Amino acid sequence: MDTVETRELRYFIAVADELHFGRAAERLGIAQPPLSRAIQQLERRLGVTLLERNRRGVSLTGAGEILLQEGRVALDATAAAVRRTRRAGNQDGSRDRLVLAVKAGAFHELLNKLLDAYAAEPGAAEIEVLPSGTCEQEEMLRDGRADVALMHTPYNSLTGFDSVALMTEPQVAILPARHPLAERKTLSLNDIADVPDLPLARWAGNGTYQPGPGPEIHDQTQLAQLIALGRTVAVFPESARTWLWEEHAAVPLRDAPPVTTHIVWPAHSRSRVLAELIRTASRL
Amino acid sequence: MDTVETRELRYFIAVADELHFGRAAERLGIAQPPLSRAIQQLERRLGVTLLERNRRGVSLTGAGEILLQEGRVALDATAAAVRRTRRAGNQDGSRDRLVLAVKAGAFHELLNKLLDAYAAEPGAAEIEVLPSGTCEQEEMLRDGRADVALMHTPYNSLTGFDSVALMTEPQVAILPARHPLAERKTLSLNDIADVPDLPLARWAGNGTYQPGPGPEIHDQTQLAQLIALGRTVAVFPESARTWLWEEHAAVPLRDAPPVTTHIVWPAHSRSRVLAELIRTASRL
DNA sequence: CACTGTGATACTCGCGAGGTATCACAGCCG
DNA sequence: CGGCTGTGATACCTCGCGAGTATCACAGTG
Repeated sequence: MDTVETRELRYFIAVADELHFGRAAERLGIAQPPLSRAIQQLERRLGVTLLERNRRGVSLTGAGEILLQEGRVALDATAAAVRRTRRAGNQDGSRDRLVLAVKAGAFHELLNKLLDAYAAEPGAAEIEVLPSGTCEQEEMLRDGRADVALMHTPYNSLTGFDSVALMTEPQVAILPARHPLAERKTLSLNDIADVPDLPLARWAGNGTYQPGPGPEIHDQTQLAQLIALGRTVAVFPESARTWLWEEHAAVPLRDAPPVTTHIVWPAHSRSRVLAELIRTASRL
Repeated sequence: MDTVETRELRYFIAVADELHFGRAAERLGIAQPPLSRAIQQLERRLGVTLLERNRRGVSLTGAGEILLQEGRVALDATAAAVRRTRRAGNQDGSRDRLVLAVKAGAFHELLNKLLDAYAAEPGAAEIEVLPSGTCEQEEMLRDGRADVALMHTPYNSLTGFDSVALMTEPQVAILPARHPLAERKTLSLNDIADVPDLPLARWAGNGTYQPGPGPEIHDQTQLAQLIALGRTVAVFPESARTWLWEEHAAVPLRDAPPVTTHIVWPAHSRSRVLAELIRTASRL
C-alpha cells in the first residue's frame, strides 16, 4: 500500500495540468467519473489531499505540487526504462546501437569529428543521430528517447546528468550582412540589445527570453531566413559560422559568455558502448 | 500500450533478482502462476524477451539487464514521489520540513554550524536530521527518504545530483595511541597499508575495500572500539578528531587524497526551503 | 428562475489479476 | 528404466476493480 501505479500518476498529472477533470479525462481517453474516482482513491491511498475542489475549478495543494513535480520525474524514468529495454531487445543479434540527441543544425564540425573518430574504433556500435528541438535534449535523455546528447552550457542545464566538457568557444552575433552593425569589428551585447529595426530573436518553447518584441522562431532555418531578410539578429557560438549564408554576417561579441559543448548522459548509465563513445569524445 | 505499471516492474525486478519464479513470488506475496503470466505479458507488451528460461534456472537477456537497471531507477523515482508527497501533505498546517541525510557520526562541526546558521534565518523550516549508513545517502535521496544530504567525495559519488562543495580537508590515520606508528609526525598510505598487527578496517555493505584481512565494521562506534583495542587502523577526514577517544591517535597522511564535503540534493528539486538551506550552507 | 458548467455518486458490466490444481519437462538416483 | 524432485507453464475459476452511462448536487450567470 506504499506504492502507486503509473496509471494513477498519469491520471493525476493530467488533472494537475488541466486543472479540470473533464478535459483531463478527454486527454486520457476515458470518461470523467472514473477519473474522479481514481484521484479520490489516490488521495485516500496517500492519505493526503492533492486537489482543492472549489466550485468553479480545481487547484493544487502543496502536496499536489510536489506530486506533480516528482510524479513527472517518475513517469519519465518509467518511459525511459520501457524505451531503452525495447531498443535493447529489438536490435538483438545485430550490432548495438546508441541514440545521440543533437540540437538540430548545431555541432556540425564537432559531430563529424566525433562520429568519424568513434566509427574508427574497433567494435564500434551504430550511432543514431537524433535531431532535437532547441532545449529538448534534456527531456529526451530523461525519458529514454536518447542515450546520450551534445549540449551547450549555459544554454542547457546539465543538472542530474553526468557530462564531460569537450570544447569552449566565444559567441558571435549573426546579423544581416547589409546592416550597418555588420561592418563593426566587434560588438557588445548592449549594441545589439536595443536596435529598433533588429529585435533579438526568441526561441519558442524555451524558458529564456520570455518577453521582448523579437520574432518567435522554432528552428534554425527559420532563423537563418529571418536574418537574411534583415528582420532580426541572433547570438550563436562561433562554430555557427559553418552554416551561414551569403546574406549573413558574424561579428564577435566582446562580452557574451563563452559557450561550452558537453557530451551528456544519464548518471546511472553503465553500458560499454556509451563508455567507449565518451572516451572517444574526451580525446578529441 | 507504450507504458508499464509499477506492479509489473516490481514483479520483473523480483524475478531478475532471484532468478527463480517461485522464490520471487514468495517475496512478492503472491502465487507463482500469476507471476509467470505477468512476466509473459510484460514481455509481450514490450515485444522483447527479458528472461531465458533454461530448464534448471532462469537468466537475464541483454534487454532484461537494461530493464533491471532502468526499472530500479524508475521504481526509486516512484517511491520518492510517494514519500515526498506524503511528507508534504501530512505536515500540512505546521511548518515545512526538510529531511537531511547524514552519515551517522560524521560532519559534527559542520553540521552544527549549518543547523545553527539556518535556524537563524527568518522563516526557517524544520530540519530533520536522518542518520544513514555509510553509503546509504545516495539511495535515500533517490527514493525520497531524504531531501538533501551531506556527502564526502571521493567516498560518495555525486552522479545524478546537484551539489555545492562546502569544505575540503586532508585525511588522517586514526590508530591506537599505544601503537609505535602513533608517534610519527606524518604517515603515508603505504606505512599503514601492510602493518601485520593493524589490518585496515573495511566498511560493510560498501563497494570499496572488498578484499583484505581487516575487520568488517558497520558503524563508527564499532570502529572506534576496535581501534581503541589496538586491533585496526582507519583513514578519516581530519574533522574526525572531534570524536576521538583517549586511546586514539590521529596522524596526518601525506599522500591520502583530500576529502571534500558537499551538500547534495536531487537535481529536479525546486523548493524554496531547500534553496534557502543551500544558500545558507554555501555561505558558511 | 431556468440554464450551464462543474465534479461527485449510483449502478452495471467485463476484463484481468490472482488463486488452486495440474501439466510438461529435465535432471537425479536407485 | 521408472519413480522422484524441482522447475516454469497451462487450465480454469473467482471476484475486485477499472471503466462506462445516467444522474445528482451545487454555484455562478443571464
